[in-house]
Amino acid sequence: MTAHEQGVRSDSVRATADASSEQQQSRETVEVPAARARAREIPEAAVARLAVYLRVLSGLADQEMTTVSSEELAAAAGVNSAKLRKDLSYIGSYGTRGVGYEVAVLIGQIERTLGLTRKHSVAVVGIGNLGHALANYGGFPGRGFPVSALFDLDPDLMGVPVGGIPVDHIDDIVEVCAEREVTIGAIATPTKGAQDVCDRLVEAGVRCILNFAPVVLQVPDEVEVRKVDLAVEMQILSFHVARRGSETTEDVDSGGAENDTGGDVAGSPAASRHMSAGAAPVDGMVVRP
Amino acid sequence: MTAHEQGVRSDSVRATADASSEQQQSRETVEVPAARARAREIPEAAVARLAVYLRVLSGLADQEMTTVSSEELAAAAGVNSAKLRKDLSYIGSYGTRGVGYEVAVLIGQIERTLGLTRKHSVAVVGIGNLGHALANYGGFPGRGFPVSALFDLDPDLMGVPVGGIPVDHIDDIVEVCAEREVTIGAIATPTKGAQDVCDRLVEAGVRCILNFAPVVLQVPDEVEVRKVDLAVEMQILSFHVARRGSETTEDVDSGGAENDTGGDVAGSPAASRHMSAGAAPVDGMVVRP
DNA sequence: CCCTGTGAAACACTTCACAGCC
DNA sequence: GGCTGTGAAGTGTTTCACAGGG
Repeated sequence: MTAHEQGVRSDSVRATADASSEQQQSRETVEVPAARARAREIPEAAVARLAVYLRVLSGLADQEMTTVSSEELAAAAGVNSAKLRKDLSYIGSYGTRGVGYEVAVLIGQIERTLGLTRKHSVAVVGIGNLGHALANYGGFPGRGFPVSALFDLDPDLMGVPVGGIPVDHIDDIVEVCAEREVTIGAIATPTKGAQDVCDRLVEAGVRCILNFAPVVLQVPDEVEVRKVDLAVEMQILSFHVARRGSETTEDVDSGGAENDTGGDVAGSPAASRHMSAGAAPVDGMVVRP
Repeated sequence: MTAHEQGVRSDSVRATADASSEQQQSRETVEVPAARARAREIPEAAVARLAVYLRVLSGLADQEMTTVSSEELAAAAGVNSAKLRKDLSYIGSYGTRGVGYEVAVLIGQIERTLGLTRKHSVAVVGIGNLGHALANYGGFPGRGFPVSALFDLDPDLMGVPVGGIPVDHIDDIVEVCAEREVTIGAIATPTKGAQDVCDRLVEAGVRCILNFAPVVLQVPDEVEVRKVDLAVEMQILSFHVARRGSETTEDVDSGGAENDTGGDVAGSPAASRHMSAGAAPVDGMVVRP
């Protein structure tokens, strides 16, 4: 799922929004030689699971377990064993037939594959509730991702240490990030400031962005963006609930007009306090016309 | 990859019976046209994107835009137009050839499909930094997902209003959730308490869970779990950085993997790949209760 | 023409099932 | 016998490209 896909034009700067420059290739099959050439590629889906296996393995290591079978590891990770073996096969053959895998070896190999042998300094932009949570996340469950810079707009926060690191002003993103060699930027600002922050991070040389703001960021091709969108997650859950209710064919029209829409007035007015850059809000979503 | 396979194994038995990879479809009516036959099935991947389209559409509506073409909407959502049209076709034909889609109509149809015409009360468990962020999300994404219950273990928090709602004790999850008709539970507790909290939510009748704790929850088949794991997201980013840096991996022999990661398929110029099967998963984060 | 809707082809990911080694 | 590693089959998703309505 999720979903990610940020297509974009690489115009150095944002926006343009449309610029629909789709180029259609015309007739004749175009052919994509690429297909097979993809030799040693690890499927994107497998990469995501490797990270999960790593965490499970760390837990096993803590329990002094030294070896584990694909069946056990798979159960703990919530996937089926064939898939797990296939995933592990992408990084090499480190198991022993008839026995299983050595926990320590597997941990080392997965870390190497994921590039965790290297340190990745993280910068968090937008120190609201979510930003605080990120900053305090501290080292992280698998060490390797120290948060080394925090940014916000609120003058009252400047210099204030959060999770041990003083907050800097957003205007200093470029220099501070360059100086501290930040490689990953986490955007936890409100929607409106996200693209601007993103542009600055890119300008500072950050090529990996974790975006919590509910907006599709426009970035150059060399920048990798992963989005974490709570509203989307909830809506997906909503879809499944709805579907479950009427498993019987014939959906259309789930029931008269059950609308309650109007209600909700209460919403939560108080909500937006002055947290300069609050957590990533999610908007969008309206209720029937 | 949604979290479908979380938890419980259920196969383990099977094998011979139908395993006969043979074509069992023989003519005869009924049976196994499964894949195809399943009428109104909307691909999981498409559901995740519909939520994104919905948000973009809301933004267009706010700008008083009344119609939009697949090209425009696709660009704004970061996907290619063919995919967008295909996605929309799963929910019906609401466009006008030669013109485009009417924003208001599309919004209504997507909301209906995602089951947003119904209200989903959310319960947040674990009121640490993340829990606060979730509670303050305000009415949440716009409206539609009101947070109606908060839980924690800390005695000092009992009764304290966060985002307008008083915190209750975790021991009261079952009764409070049942009473307030909670349909979605968000677990923002530390790892160790997550499974227990999950069990209580399930006991309370909650069938949709959004899990922020870095642990694989075990749940009955009828419960849908989506995981948001920050560590996993960061590790995926790390993988891409590593890969980018040295196109030449030295691991187990590398062949000439050739090619940059970016390039990607011909066809559309912009648009990066990415998207594993699941939607955007995300990760964990622990906050203390 | 412009733009949607969609079958069909291409590609990606998952599952099966079994050969091979301990 | 138990378990890994992997070709091959199966299933899901994306892209192509074009029919057809306005």
